[in-house]
Amino acid sequence: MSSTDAATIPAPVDDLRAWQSVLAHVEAQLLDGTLSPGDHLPPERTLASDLGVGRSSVREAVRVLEAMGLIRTQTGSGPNAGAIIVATPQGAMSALLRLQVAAQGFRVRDVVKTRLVLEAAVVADVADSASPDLEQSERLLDAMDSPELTPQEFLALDAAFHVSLAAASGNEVVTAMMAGLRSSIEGYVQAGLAVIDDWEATAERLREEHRGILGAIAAGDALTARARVHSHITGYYTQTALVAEAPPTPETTAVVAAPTGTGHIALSRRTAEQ
Amino acid sequence: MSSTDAATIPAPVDDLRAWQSVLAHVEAQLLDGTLSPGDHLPPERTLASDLGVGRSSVREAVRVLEAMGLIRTQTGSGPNAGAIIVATPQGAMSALLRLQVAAQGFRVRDVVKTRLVLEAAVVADVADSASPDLEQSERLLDAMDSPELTPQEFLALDAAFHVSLAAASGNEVVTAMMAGLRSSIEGYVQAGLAVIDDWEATAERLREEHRGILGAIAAGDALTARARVHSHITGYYTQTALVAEAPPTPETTAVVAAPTGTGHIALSRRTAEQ
DNA sequence: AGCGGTACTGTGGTCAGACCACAGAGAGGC
DNA sequence: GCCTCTCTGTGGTCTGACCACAGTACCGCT
Repeated sequence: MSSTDAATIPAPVDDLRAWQSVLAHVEAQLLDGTLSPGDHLPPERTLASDLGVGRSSVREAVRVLEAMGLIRTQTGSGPNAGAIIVATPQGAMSALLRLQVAAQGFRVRDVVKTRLVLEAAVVADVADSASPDLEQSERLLDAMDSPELTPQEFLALDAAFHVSLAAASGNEVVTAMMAGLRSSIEGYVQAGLAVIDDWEATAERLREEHRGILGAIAAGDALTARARVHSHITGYYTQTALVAEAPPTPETTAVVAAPTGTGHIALSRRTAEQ
Repeated sequence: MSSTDAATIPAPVDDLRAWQSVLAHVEAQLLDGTLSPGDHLPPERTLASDLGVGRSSVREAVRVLEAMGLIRTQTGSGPNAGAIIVATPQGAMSALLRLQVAAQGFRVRDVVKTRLVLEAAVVADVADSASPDLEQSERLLDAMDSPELTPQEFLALDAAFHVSLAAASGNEVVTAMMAGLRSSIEGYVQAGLAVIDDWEATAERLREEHRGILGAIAAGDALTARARVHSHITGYYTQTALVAEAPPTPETTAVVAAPTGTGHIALSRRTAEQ
């Protein structure tokens, strides 16, 4: 009509935004096997010229891929530089859930309920398995016996313990979800510390409950393991009355965005060696 | 030494990348309530100058937020333009799981097992609830009775039905995860069609199973609902032998990246009206 | 005075070019 | 032969520019 020049049609070949076309391109290559874990993405400049978009658009797509835990970027030169397909979902899942909780897309209550469902299934699954690998979980429990730990350190090990159970089940989807669910309510868990009168008693109770859970798993008693996990999780949240509460003090969380996810994995390993 | 100029230290105030600092800034504002759903993010240029970064870095962070389902961007002017906090997790969860499956970060077997766990818990939860809202689920089943449907349409309604059960539980976390899990294996489900001899018979069996699940829920029989869901889901995957199989034909999926997530929600609504 | 259209303005979307930091690779000197 | 030094390719960032778009405000006409 009057707005456009009406002479040159810019040929809208697809209704995708430029960066989305890059994302679709990469996803298609992942699906047909052109790209596999360990492979390098083409250099940004090459990708840009190949797809006929600007480098900034490529970078936006790369950024999304990085945030989704699909690639790892590294500056410099050599085999380790560039964007490499890694597919480490944990950090991405954590970031997604954490941001959604922050933006009130998810309620803490629902997060806890979901965690309950997943973890109960996990321990039952592990208990039923023939030869579960509980070494990591046991090491974490041993580490938690130290009386030197601050409540924050204790809770970090606690979180790692629960994730290690999921890892023992061998289900990476559940493991990633568990890690994400836990980290998304990290701030609320920490805030719950404030309302605990006798921390040492609480910690001791948690230690015993953990041992009880692991014991039931090792004994192959899935039902008991389920029940103990259920009461363990609901116990803490009932005690601290977190569910359906106001947000925690903002300063305690949101320190790092950490979308690559390697941080969380490294944390789990590191805490295990304490 | 020899590499750097060793005279000017560029003052590494934080080890975050520029776009990560933007992300952290937004997340902090989400947590302390400065930003809430419905609010507008500051304009990109303003955000850039306020945080002392380039606009491209702001855009990368915005892109991640959009991919995570936190914001919706709109060109133009007026109250609907700009970046608005929306917190719609479903599309983001779907994209994340789908990409991870594509990049072999998640095994299809684990996705199915996770779906099994979540959905069994969901139906038990809904069955135990006092007055479940199953209207949407029933409408979907009615729609699936139509003999006109192509297998693809049938499966789309099927997926919507399962998600609607999660929605009936009121747990948005599980709902988003269910939607994501399903969409991540969409290609494999479609590929399973190829090995089904008598599709009409299969469809009829699925219809009966769906009615059976919904009936058990309506009757408040959580245990039966659980068992029926379990056999329903394992049935299809056993029949099509999808689990632990090779990737599906690449062309059937990966059409759109669709990180905003509104597409999936719209799809659910749209299919319900068929 | 009322109405319609037009120009303006602010927003995201995209591109191009430039520069830096970085890390490996290879050439050069000892 | 070993060490050092430059060279090259990569991601990271910034700047500036332009476009498309959708309200908003203004202006002219009736």
